[in-house]
Amino acid sequence: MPELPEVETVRRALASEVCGKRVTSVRGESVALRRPLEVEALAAILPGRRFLEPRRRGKFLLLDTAPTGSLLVHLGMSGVVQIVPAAAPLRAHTHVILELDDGRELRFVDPRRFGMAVWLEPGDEADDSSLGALGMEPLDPRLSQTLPPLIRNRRAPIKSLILDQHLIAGIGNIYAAEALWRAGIHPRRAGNRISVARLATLATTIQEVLTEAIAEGGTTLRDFATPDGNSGYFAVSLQVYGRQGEPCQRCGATIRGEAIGGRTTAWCPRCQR
DNA sequence: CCAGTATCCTGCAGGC
DNA sequence: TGCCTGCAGGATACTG
Repeated sequence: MPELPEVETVRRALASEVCGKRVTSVRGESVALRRPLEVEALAAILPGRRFLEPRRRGKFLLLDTAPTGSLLVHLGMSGVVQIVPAAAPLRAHTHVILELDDGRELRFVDPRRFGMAVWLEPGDEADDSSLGALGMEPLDPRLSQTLPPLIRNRRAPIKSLILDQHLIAGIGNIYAAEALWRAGIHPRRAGNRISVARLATLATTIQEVLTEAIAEGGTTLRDFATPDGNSGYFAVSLQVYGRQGEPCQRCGATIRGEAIGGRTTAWCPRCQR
């Protein structure tokens, strides 16, 4: 479900809703998520801690607390963080519930269980296997300089390369397709067959599409919602993602769709080369 | 090291 | 209507 703009939308909502709140208790059921969810361990650590301003790294959320430590959250494909009154009905696949001192609860819901919620001690963050391997933040102003050399010596399709979180952290299937359409680059084009100038253009379109999507609160296709239950509105701005068979908004050609690297990909066969 | 594929899991849309 | 198949916003283990 969530890519950088959706995760950033969640981060901002949590910044205003749970910043300063204290955890009073933890309940749930340990299940096999991407990393095992250990409710008992969280119940031993979190009560009494206060949430600080949350951070985002790529598609990861870091819910920092005082005393120092962080709950590392990834939403996977179907993860949702809810902030709801304690009396709110329980959604299916709610795995862990943090009761807060304002009468509300922070709930982690994840039907497909590709997400995670694990505790990080202050020292754990630097050498965490996921966080440590992440590439640059795509909104970094130096992206147009740093991206080309990472791509120019690779033969894989550019679409697969910009989805690789070790190179750039935060782009997913929707925004990869959108950024490539804006840049006029064919998603199957090999990285080493794209000029530095065109890669700099791609860096710019990546930043534009992510920034616009954040401003719209992300993209809601099926079930993405902010912690207070709202939808994102960027779906109406999508130019190619999910538009296979429809006309390109730029040139009128029919948008194509095929799997690249196992992920469905849409592009315009006329204006993407 | 790199590129490509399989896999984890549930829900839901579409075809028959 | 019900059953079956395939696909879904992701990350990673594995294969050649």
